[in-house]
Amino acid sequence: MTTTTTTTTTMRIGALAAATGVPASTIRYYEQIGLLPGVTRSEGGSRRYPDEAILRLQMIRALQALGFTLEQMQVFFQPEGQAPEHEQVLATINGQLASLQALIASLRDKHRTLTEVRALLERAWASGRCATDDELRALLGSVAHGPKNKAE
Amino acid sequence: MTTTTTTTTTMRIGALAAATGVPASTIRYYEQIGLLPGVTRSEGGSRRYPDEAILRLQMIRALQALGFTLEQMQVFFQPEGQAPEHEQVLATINGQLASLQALIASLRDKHRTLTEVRALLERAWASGRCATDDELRALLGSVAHGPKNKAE
DNA sequence: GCTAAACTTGAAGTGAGCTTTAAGTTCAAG
DNA sequence: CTTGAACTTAAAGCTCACTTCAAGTTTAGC
Repeated sequence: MTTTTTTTTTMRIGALAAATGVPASTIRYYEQIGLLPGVTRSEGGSRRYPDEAILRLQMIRALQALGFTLEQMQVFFQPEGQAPEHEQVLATINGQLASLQALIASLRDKHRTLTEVRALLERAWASGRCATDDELRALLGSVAHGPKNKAE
Repeated sequence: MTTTTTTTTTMRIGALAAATGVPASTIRYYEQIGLLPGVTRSEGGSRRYPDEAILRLQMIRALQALGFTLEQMQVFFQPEGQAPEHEQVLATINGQLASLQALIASLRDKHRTLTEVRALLERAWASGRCATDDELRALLGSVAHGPKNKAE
Protein backbone atom coordinates (compact mmCIF):
# COMPACT_ATOMS: atom_id res chain seq x y z
CA MET A 1 0.00 0.00 0.00
CA THR A 2 2.73 2.41 0.92
CA THR A 3 6.23 2.56 -0.55
CA THR A 4 8.06 -0.65 -1.34
CA THR A 5 10.69 -1.58 1.25
CA THR A 6 13.95 -2.23 -0.60
CA THR A 7 16.22 -3.23 2.28
CA THR A 8 19.79 -2.55 1.19
CA THR A 9 22.09 -3.14 4.15
CA THR A 10 24.94 -1.83 2.03
CA MET A 11 24.94 1.75 3.21
CA ARG A 12 28.22 2.99 4.63
CA ILE A 13 28.57 5.70 7.22
CA GLY A 14 29.25 8.44 4.66
CA ALA A 15 26.07 7.64 2.78
CA LEU A 16 24.06 7.61 6.00
CA ALA A 17 25.57 10.93 6.95
CA ALA A 18 24.71 12.36 3.55
CA ALA A 19 21.17 10.98 3.75
CA THR A 20 20.46 12.48 7.16
CA GLY A 21 22.72 15.48 7.51
CA VAL A 22 24.15 13.97 10.68
CA PRO A 23 27.97 14.00 10.62
CA ALA A 24 29.67 10.62 10.49
CA SER A 25 31.52 11.43 13.72
CA THR A 26 28.18 11.98 15.41
CA ILE A 27 26.80 8.72 14.05
CA ARG A 28 29.77 6.86 15.52
CA TYR A 29 29.20 8.69 18.79
CA TYR A 30 25.53 7.66 18.88
CA GLU A 31 26.55 4.05 18.31
CA GLN A 32 29.13 4.32 21.06
CA ILE A 33 26.56 5.44 23.63
CA GLY A 34 24.15 2.72 22.52
CA LEU A 35 21.62 4.87 20.71
CA LEU A 36 22.19 3.21 17.34
CA PRO A 37 22.38 -0.55 17.78
CA GLY A 38 22.46 -3.37 15.23
CA VAL A 39 25.19 -1.92 13.09
CA THR A 40 26.81 -4.66 11.02
CA ARG A 41 30.33 -4.71 9.70
CA SER A 42 31.81 -5.52 6.32
CA GLU A 43 34.59 -8.12 6.10
CA GLY A 44 37.15 -5.35 6.35
CA GLY A 45 35.44 -3.83 9.38
CA SER A 46 33.60 -0.79 8.01
CA ARG A 47 30.10 -0.11 9.28
CA ARG A 48 27.08 -1.05 7.14
CA TYR A 49 23.62 0.27 7.84
CA PRO A 50 20.12 -0.84 6.86
CA ASP A 51 17.75 1.80 5.50
CA GLU A 52 15.94 1.93 8.84
CA ALA A 53 18.98 3.65 10.26
CA ILE A 54 17.93 6.78 8.40
CA LEU A 55 14.60 6.88 10.21
CA ARG A 56 16.29 6.17 13.51
CA LEU A 57 18.64 9.09 13.08
CA GLN A 58 15.79 11.35 12.06
CA MET A 59 13.93 10.30 15.17
CA ILE A 60 16.93 11.03 17.35
CA ARG A 61 17.28 14.51 15.88
CA ALA A 62 13.55 15.17 16.18
CA LEU A 63 13.48 14.06 19.82
CA GLN A 64 16.49 16.24 20.49
CA ALA A 65 14.70 19.17 18.91
CA LEU A 66 11.82 18.50 21.32
CA GLY A 67 14.19 18.91 24.23
CA PHE A 68 14.95 15.32 25.15
CA THR A 69 18.48 14.40 26.11
CA LEU A 70 20.16 11.48 24.38
CA GLU A 71 19.80 9.53 27.59
CA GLN A 72 16.10 10.24 27.98
CA MET A 73 15.29 9.05 24.49
CA GLN A 74 16.68 5.58 25.16
CA VAL A 75 13.25 4.69 26.52
CA PHE A 76 11.73 5.25 23.09
CA PHE A 77 14.11 2.80 21.46
CA GLN A 78 13.59 -0.53 23.19
CA PRO A 79 15.89 -3.40 22.15
CA GLU A 80 15.09 -5.36 18.98
CA GLY A 81 11.73 -4.32 17.67
CA GLN A 82 10.14 -4.68 21.11
CA ALA A 83 7.48 -2.06 21.43
CA PRO A 84 8.53 0.21 24.29
CA GLU A 85 6.29 0.17 27.34
CA HIS A 86 3.52 2.67 26.95
CA GLU A 87 3.65 3.81 30.53
CA GLN A 88 7.33 4.62 30.43
CA VAL A 89 6.97 6.47 27.17
CA LEU A 90 3.98 8.41 28.43
CA ALA A 91 5.75 9.27 31.66
CA THR A 92 8.78 10.51 29.77
CA ILE A 93 6.65 12.63 27.46
CA ASN A 94 4.61 14.05 30.31
CA GLY A 95 7.74 14.84 32.22
CA GLN A 96 9.13 16.68 29.25
CA LEU A 97 5.87 18.59 28.73
CA ALA A 98 5.95 19.62 32.37
CA SER A 99 9.52 20.83 32.23
CA LEU A 100 8.83 22.72 29.02
CA GLN A 101 5.92 24.46 30.72
CA ALA A 102 7.99 25.29 33.78
CA LEU A 103 10.78 26.57 31.64
CA ILE A 104 8.45 28.74 29.57
CA ALA A 105 6.94 30.20 32.72
CA SER A 106 10.33 31.00 34.19
CA LEU A 107 11.53 32.56 30.95
CA ARG A 108 8.48 34.78 30.83
CA ASP A 109 9.24 35.83 34.37
CA LYS A 110 12.75 36.71 33.37
CA HIS A 111 11.50 38.65 30.37
CA ARG A 112 9.07 40.61 32.49
CA THR A 113 11.66 41.38 35.14
CA LEU A 114 14.27 42.39 32.63
CA THR A 115 11.78 44.74 31.02
CA GLU A 116 11.27 46.33 34.43
CA VAL A 117 15.01 46.64 34.89
CA ARG A 118 15.32 48.39 31.56
CA ALA A 119 12.53 50.80 32.44
CA LEU A 120 14.15 51.58 35.77
CA LEU A 121 17.48 52.30 34.17
CA GLU A 122 15.94 54.48 31.51
CA ARG A 123 14.10 56.53 34.10
CA ALA A 124 17.30 56.94 36.06
CA TRP A 125 19.31 57.92 33.00
CA ALA A 126 16.64 60.37 31.88
CA SER A 127 16.96 62.20 35.18
CA GLY A 128 20.70 62.44 34.70
CA ARG A 129 21.74 60.07 37.45
CA CYS A 130 22.56 56.41 37.89
CA ALA A 131 20.32 53.80 39.42
CA THR A 132 20.88 53.64 43.16
CA ASP A 133 21.86 50.54 45.00
CA ASP A 134 18.48 50.53 46.68
CA GLU A 135 16.62 50.64 43.39
CA LEU A 136 18.73 47.79 42.08
CA ARG A 137 18.28 45.86 45.30
CA ALA A 138 14.53 46.12 44.95
CA LEU A 139 14.71 44.45 41.57
CA LEU A 140 17.14 41.79 42.71
CA GLY A 141 14.52 40.50 45.10
CA SER A 142 12.05 39.88 42.31
CA VAL A 143 14.43 37.62 40.44
CA ALA A 144 15.00 34.72 42.84
CA HIS A 145 16.23 31.35 41.74
CA GLY A 146 13.90 29.78 39.19
CA PRO A 147 13.84 26.16 37.95
CA LYS A 148 16.57 24.69 35.79
CA ASN A 149 16.89 25.22 32.09
CA LYS A 150 16.67 22.54 29.42
CA ALA A 151 15.40 21.94 25.85
CA GLU A 152 17.02 22.43 22.43
CA MET B 1 17.78 58.41 55.36
CA THR B 2 18.41 54.80 54.56
CA THR B 3 20.63 52.37 56.49
CA THR B 4 23.98 53.56 57.85
CA THR B 5 26.96 52.43 55.79
CA THR B 6 29.38 50.72 58.17
CA THR B 7 32.22 49.79 55.82
CA THR B 8 34.05 46.85 57.39
CA THR B 9 36.65 45.56 54.93
CA THR B 10 37.32 42.71 57.31
CA MET B 11 35.10 40.10 55.70
CA ARG B 12 36.82 36.89 54.71
CA ILE B 13 35.70 34.63 51.92
CA GLY B 14 33.80 32.28 54.19
CA ALA B 15 31.75 35.12 55.61
CA LEU B 16 31.01 36.45 52.14
CA ALA B 17 29.98 32.98 51.07
CA ALA B 18 27.72 32.66 54.08
CA ALA B 19 26.23 36.12 53.48
CA THR B 20 25.37 35.43 49.85
CA GLY B 21 24.94 31.69 49.52
CA VAL B 22 27.62 31.67 46.83
CA PRO B 23 30.25 28.98 47.49
CA ALA B 24 33.75 30.21 48.29
CA SER B 25 35.11 28.25 45.35
CA THR B 26 32.72 30.11 43.08
CA ILE B 27 33.73 33.46 44.56
CA ARG B 28 37.37 32.68 43.80
CA TYR B 29 36.36 31.65 40.32
CA TYR B 30 34.52 34.94 39.74
CA GLU B 31 37.59 36.83 40.86
CA GLN B 32 39.76 34.75 38.55
CA ILE B 33 37.68 35.66 35.51
CA GLY B 34 37.67 39.31 36.49
CA LEU B 35 34.05 39.62 37.64
CA LEU B 36 34.94 40.50 41.19
CA PRO B 37 37.76 43.07 41.24
CA GLY B 38 39.24 45.09 44.04
CA VAL B 39 39.75 42.26 46.46
CA THR B 40 42.36 43.15 49.07
CA ARG B 41 44.57 40.78 50.99
CA SER B 42 45.51 40.44 54.63
CA GLU B 43 49.20 40.35 55.57
CA GLY B 44 49.13 36.59 55.42
CA GLY B 45 47.49 36.62 51.99
CA SER B 46 43.85 35.75 52.70
CA ARG B 47 41.18 37.66 50.79
CA ARG B 48 39.30 40.49 52.53
CA TYR B 49 36.13 41.96 51.10
CA PRO B 50 34.27 45.23 51.64
CA ASP B 51 30.54 45.03 52.28
CA GLU B 52 29.84 46.10 48.70
CA ALA B 53 31.06 42.68 47.59
CA ILE B 54 27.80 41.24 48.88
CA LEU B 55 25.78 43.45 46.54
CA ARG B 56 28.09 42.65 43.67
CA LEU B 57 27.61 38.93 44.16
CA GLN B 58 23.87 39.37 44.43
CA MET B 59 23.92 41.32 41.21
CA ILE B 60 25.91 38.62 39.46
CA ARG B 61 23.48 35.95 40.59
CA ALA B 62 20.49 38.08 39.62
CA LEU B 63 21.90 38.78 36.18
CA GLN B 64 22.61 35.08 35.77
CA ALA B 65 19.04 34.32 36.73
CA LEU B 66 17.96 36.71 33.99
CA GLY B 67 19.87 34.65 31.48
CA PHE B 68 23.06 36.64 31.04
CA THR B 69 26.35 34.80 30.77
CA LEU B 70 29.19 35.78 33.06
CA GLU B 71 30.89 37.30 30.03
CA GLN B 72 27.87 39.36 28.99
CA MET B 73 27.49 40.91 32.40
CA GLN B 74 31.00 42.39 32.34
CA VAL B 75 29.46 45.34 30.51
CA PHE B 76 27.37 46.14 33.58
CA PHE B 77 30.41 46.31 35.82
CA GLN B 78 32.69 48.94 34.38
CA PRO B 79 36.08 49.43 36.08
CA GLU B 80 36.31 51.60 39.20
CA GLY B 81 33.01 53.28 39.80
CA GLN B 82 32.84 54.44 36.19
CA ALA B 83 29.23 54.39 35.14
CA PRO B 84 28.89 51.90 32.30
CA GLU B 85 27.95 53.32 28.92
CA HIS B 86 24.20 53.51 28.58
CA GLU B 87 24.16 52.41 24.98
CA GLN B 88 26.13 49.26 25.64
CA VAL B 89 23.98 48.37 28.59
CA LEU B 90 20.81 49.00 26.67
CA ALA B 91 22.01 46.96 23.71
CA THR B 92 22.91 44.06 25.97
CA ILE B 93 19.54 44.17 27.67
CA ASN B 94 17.65 44.43 24.40
CA GLY B 95 19.62 41.55 22.98
CA GLN B 96 18.77 39.44 25.96
CA LEU B 97 15.09 40.36 25.77
CA ALA B 98 15.08 39.34 22.13
CA SER B 99 16.70 35.99 22.78
CA LEU B 100 14.34 35.32 25.65
CA GLN B 101 11.41 35.97 23.34
CA ALA B 102 12.83 33.73 20.65
CA LEU B 103 13.50 31.00 23.14
CA ILE B 104 10.01 31.21 24.58
CA ALA B 105 8.52 30.96 21.11
CA SER B 106 10.58 27.92 20.23
CA LEU B 107 9.75 26.22 23.49
CA ARG B 108 6.07 26.78 22.92
CA ASP B 109 6.49 25.19 19.52
CA LYS B 110 8.13 22.20 21.07
CA HIS B 111 5.39 21.92 23.66
CA ARG B 112 2.69 22.02 21.02
CA THR B 113 4.42 19.46 18.84
CA LEU B 114 5.08 17.12 21.73
CA THR B 115 1.45 17.33 22.70
CA GLU B 116 0.57 16.24 19.19
CA VAL B 117 3.01 13.36 19.40
CA ARG B 118 1.45 12.23 22.63
CA ALA B 119 -2.03 12.36 21.13
CA LEU B 120 -0.89 10.37 18.11
CA LEU B 121 0.65 7.68 20.25
CA GLU B 122 -2.39 7.44 22.49
CA ARG B 123 -4.68 7.02 19.49
CA ALA B 124 -2.39 4.31 18.13
CA TRP B 125 -2.21 2.50 21.46
CA ALA B 126 -5.96 2.72 21.94
CA SER B 127 -6.48 0.88 18.67
CA GLY B 128 -4.14 -1.86 19.85
CA ARG B 129 -1.31 -1.12 17.45
CA CYS B 130 1.87 0.85 17.36
CA ALA B 131 2.41 4.12 15.60
CA THR B 132 3.52 3.49 12.05
CA ASP B 133 6.68 4.82 10.58
CA ASP B 134 4.64 7.02 8.29
CA GLU B 135 2.73 8.55 11.18
CA LEU B 136 5.94 9.25 12.99
CA ARG B 137 7.54 10.61 9.87
CA ALA B 138 4.70 13.07 9.47
CA LEU B 139 5.42 14.48 12.91
CA LEU B 140 9.16 14.55 12.38
CA GLY B 141 8.67 17.07 9.63
CA SER B 142 6.89 19.49 11.93
CA VAL B 143 9.80 19.67 14.34
CA ALA B 144 12.62 21.19 12.31
CA HIS B 145 15.64 22.86 13.86
CA GLY B 146 14.72 25.78 16.10
CA PRO B 147 17.00 28.52 17.54
CA LYS B 148 19.56 27.89 20.25
CA ASN B 149 18.82 27.61 23.90
CA LYS B 150 20.02 29.93 26.67
CA ALA B 151 18.89 31.52 29.92
CA GLU B 152 18.99 30.39 33.56
C1' DG C 1 47.23 -3.60 -9.05
C1' DC C 2 47.12 1.25 -8.01
C1' DT C 3 45.36 5.11 -5.92
C1' DA C 4 42.63 8.33 -3.49
C1' DA C 5 38.63 8.81 -0.96
C1' DA C 6 36.37 6.83 2.69
C1' DC C 7 36.74 4.49 6.57
C1' DT C 8 38.81 2.66 11.19
C1' DT C 9 40.42 3.41 16.27
C1' DG C 10 41.13 5.51 20.91
C1' DA C 11 42.03 9.57 22.98
C1' DA C 12 41.95 14.28 23.67
C1' DG C 13 39.71 18.82 23.06
C1' DT C 14 35.49 22.15 23.30
C1' DG C 15 32.45 25.45 26.08
C1' DA C 16 30.21 27.31 30.42
C1' DG C 17 30.33 27.46 34.93
C1' DC C 18 31.72 25.58 38.20
C1' DT C 19 33.60 21.72 41.82
C1' DT C 20 37.17 18.95 43.57
C1' DT C 21 41.71 17.74 44.87
C1' DA C 22 46.06 17.98 47.17
C1' DA C 23 49.26 19.90 49.78
C1' DG C 24 50.52 23.58 52.21
C1' DT C 25 49.51 28.25 55.09
C1' DT C 26 46.91 31.55 58.10
C1' DC C 27 43.71 32.83 61.51
C1' DA C 28 41.32 33.11 65.86
C1' DA C 29 39.92 30.98 70.04
C1' DG C 30 41.48 29.02 74.27
C1' DC D 1 51.46 28.49 72.04
C1' DT D 2 48.62 25.11 70.35
C1' DT D 3 45.02 23.53 67.71
C1' DG D 4 41.92 22.96 64.05
C1' DA D 5 38.88 25.43 61.06
C1' DA D 6 39.43 28.42 57.41
C1' DC D 7 42.16 29.77 54.03
C1' DT D 8 45.81 29.55 49.96
C1' DT D 9 47.35 27.75 45.13
C1' DA D 10 47.37 25.51 40.51
C1' DA D 11 45.49 22.11 38.12
C1' DA D 12 42.39 18.60 37.08
C1' DG D 13 37.61 16.95 36.78
C1' DC D 14 32.61 17.46 35.79
C1' DT D 15 28.32 17.62 32.31
C1' DC D 16 26.50 17.14 27.58
C1' DA D 17 26.86 16.43 23.01
C1' DC D 18 29.87 16.45 20.19
C1' DT D 19 34.36 17.47 17.23
C1' DT D 20 39.05 16.83 16.17
C1' DC D 21 43.22 14.38 15.88
C1' DA D 22 46.65 11.15 14.24
C1' DA D 23 47.92 7.24 12.24
C1' DG D 24 46.65 3.33 10.09
C1' DT D 25 43.16 0.28 7.01
C1' DT D 26 39.47 -0.60 3.55
C1' DT D 27 37.01 0.23 -0.47
C1' DA D 28 35.84 1.28 -5.12
C1' DG D 29 36.96 2.83 -9.59
C1' DC D 30 40.07 2.45 -13.29
